[in-house]
Amino acid sequence: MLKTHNCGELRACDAGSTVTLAGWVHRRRDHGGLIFFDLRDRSGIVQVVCDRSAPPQTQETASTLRPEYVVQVRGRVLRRPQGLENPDLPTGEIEVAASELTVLNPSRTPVFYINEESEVDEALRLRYRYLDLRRPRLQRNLILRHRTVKFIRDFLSERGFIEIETPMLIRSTPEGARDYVVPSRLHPGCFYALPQSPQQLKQLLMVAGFERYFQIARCMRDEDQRADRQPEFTQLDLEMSFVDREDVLELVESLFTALVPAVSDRRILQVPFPRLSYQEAIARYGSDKPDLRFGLELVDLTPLAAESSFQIFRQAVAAGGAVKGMRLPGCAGYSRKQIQELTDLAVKNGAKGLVWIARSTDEIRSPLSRAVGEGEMQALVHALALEPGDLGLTVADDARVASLVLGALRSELGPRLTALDDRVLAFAWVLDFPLLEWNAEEGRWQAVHHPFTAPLDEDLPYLEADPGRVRAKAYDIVANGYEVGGGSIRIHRREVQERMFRVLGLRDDEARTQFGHLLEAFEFGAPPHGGIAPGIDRLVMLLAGEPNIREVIAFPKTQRAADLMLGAPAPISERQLEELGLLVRVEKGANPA
RNA sequence: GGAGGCGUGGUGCAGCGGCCUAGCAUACCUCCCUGUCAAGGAGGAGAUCGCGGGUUCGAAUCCCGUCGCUUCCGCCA
Repeated sequence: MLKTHNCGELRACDAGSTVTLAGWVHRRRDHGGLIFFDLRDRSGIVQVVCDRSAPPQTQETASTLRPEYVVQVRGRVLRRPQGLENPDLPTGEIEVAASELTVLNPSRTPVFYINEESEVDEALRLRYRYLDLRRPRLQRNLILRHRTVKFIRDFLSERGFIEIETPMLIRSTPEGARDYVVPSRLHPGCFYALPQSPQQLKQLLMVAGFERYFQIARCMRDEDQRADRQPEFTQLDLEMSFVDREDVLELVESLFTALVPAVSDRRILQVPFPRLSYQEAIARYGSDKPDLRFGLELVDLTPLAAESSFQIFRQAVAAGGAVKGMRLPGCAGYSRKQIQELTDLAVKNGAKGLVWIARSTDEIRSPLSRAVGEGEMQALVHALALEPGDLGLTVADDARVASLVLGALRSELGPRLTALDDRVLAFAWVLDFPLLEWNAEEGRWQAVHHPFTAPLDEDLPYLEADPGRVRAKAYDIVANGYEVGGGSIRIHRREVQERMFRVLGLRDDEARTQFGHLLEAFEFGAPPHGGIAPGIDRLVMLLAGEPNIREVIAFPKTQRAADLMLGAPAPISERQLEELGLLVRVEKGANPA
C-alpha cells in the first residue's frame, strides 16, 4: 500500500506516530515559508504542514502543489499548538508535519470545484462524472446506496432468501414498456430484449422450487425520462412461494422499518404503514401515490352539487360525474393571477375549469356568488370546512377526472403550503388496484400492473363479462408521493393465465408463441406465489433527500438517454453492422451522434 | 410527440435594443508573505455572449430555426 493510514481517521491519539498518507490535494494555503495543504481521501481531510524545518526538497514540492494533485506524504502526526485546533474538522486536533512529499500525479485545473459544494451545469457534471463523483455529495450518496443494498442482502439472506442472477439477454414480449433490444449475430434478423424486469424468470424460479428468491436487478425500459426515471435502473426484485398478500406486505414493511434507521437519519412517519385501497387513494388524495406528509384531503361535494342552482355542478352530477373540492388553508388572499395559475394547472390536468370560494373574515368571494343563493354557499363553505382565510377549490367532472385534477393541485400546493420535512418518510400501501384498464388508443384492455397479476378471487367471475370491475391482488408501496415499489400475487394456474391473455386481446397462438414457456411451466406444479419489486434508486433518493435519482446513480444518463461521458449511444462500424445483418436507415431529421 | 425554464471568460452569476471597448465573484498565472484552515496582499492573463439565420443605423439583448441540459404532460406490462 502507498499509505499506512486514512486521512480522515487520524486523531489526537495518533500524535507522535509517523504515517504515510496518499490522496488528493484539497486546498493549499501558502504563506511563503509556511505551507499548509489539506489532503483528502475517501475517509476525509487532514491538514499537512510544511515549514522551514522540512527538507528543502519537500518545501520545494509543497510550493508546486495545486488542487487535485495526487500526492504521497510521509510525516509525523502532531498535536496542533494550543488554540489552533479546527473544531470543524474531525481531524482538527492534529496535523501532519511533512518530511517527504511525492507528487504521484499532477492534475489539470478541475473544470469545476471539487472542494466546494456549488451548483454546476448538469451537462458538465455528467461529462466529467468522475470528477463530480469526487465531491462529498455523491460520495455520501453512493456509500449510502452501498449500505442500503448490503442491509437488504443481509436482511433477506437471514430470512431464507436466495440471491439468484437472471439473464440480461431475454425475449421481447408484448405489453409493457418499450424494450431495449440487442441484435443477434448468430441469428440474423433476430433480437434479444434487455429485461424490463426479471418478472417471468422469477416466477419460473418459484416453479423451480426456490421458494424465496431475490435479486438486486438491473432493469431497462426505453421510455422517456423523468427526475425519478432513468433508462436503466435497479430494483430489489423478490418473489416468494406459498404466500398471500399479507406475507409480502409484512416482509417488506419489516425490511423498510429496519433499514431506514440503520442506514439513515430519516424517520418513518407511521408504523405500521397506513393502508389505502386504490379507490380510497384516488377519492381522498386524487393520486395512487399520495404524499401523506400533509393533509389537503379531497372532499366529495357531489350530494350538494346534485341539488345546486349552479348549472355546471348539476349537469356534472346528472351526467354521472362528481363535484370534488379541496380546502387550502390561509389562501383566501390569493390574487387573480395566482388563482389563474391554479386554473391553468387544473385545465392542463384535464379539468374544464376550476371554481373557487374565498372565505375572508367578513365576506365570501366566489364566481359562484352570482349563481347560487346564500344558503347553498353556506352549505358549500361548511362542506369544504372553510375557515376565515381559507380558499376552497372545486372541480366538476367525471369522478375520476375531478379527483385526479385536485390531486395534481394537491401535489403542487402541499409542499408550498406546508413546511415539508424530507427527513420524514411517509410510507403507505395502496391496495386493490384494478386488474385492467381500457386503452382507448389501442381499443383493448391492458394490465394495470402486468399480465401475470392474479385477480381477487371474488372478482374472477367477471374477468370476461366486466373486465373493468375486476380488482387485482396487486399492491404498491409509496412514500412521500413516489411509487417506491409494486407487486402482486401472481396467477399460477394455466387456465387463469390463458383467460387473462385472452382478455388482453392476445390470440391463443400468440400467447403460446410469446408466453408458452410460462404456460407450460404452470402445468408442472407451479406453487402459489407472489412478490414485489421496490426501486432501489428511488428508495436511496428518498433516504438521501435528493430531488432526482441521478444523484444516487454513479453514471446516469441524460433526459435524452445519453451518456455524456462515454458518448453513448454512438454509431457502430460498417463491419459490425454487416456481422449483425443490419442495414441502418436514418430518418430525416434524426441526429446521428 | 408536446409545454415551460436555462445556455454570457475555467466555474457560478449580472447585464435583456445604444451608457457593453460585456460587469461581479471565484478559479487560473506571477510576485510578496511562518499559523492558516473559503488564508492574506500586489499585479496579470483569460469571452467568436451555445450555434445558424433574420429584423435594425445599431443585437448578448428582439424574431425565426437549431443544438445541449433540465422540469412537467403524453409514455412508463
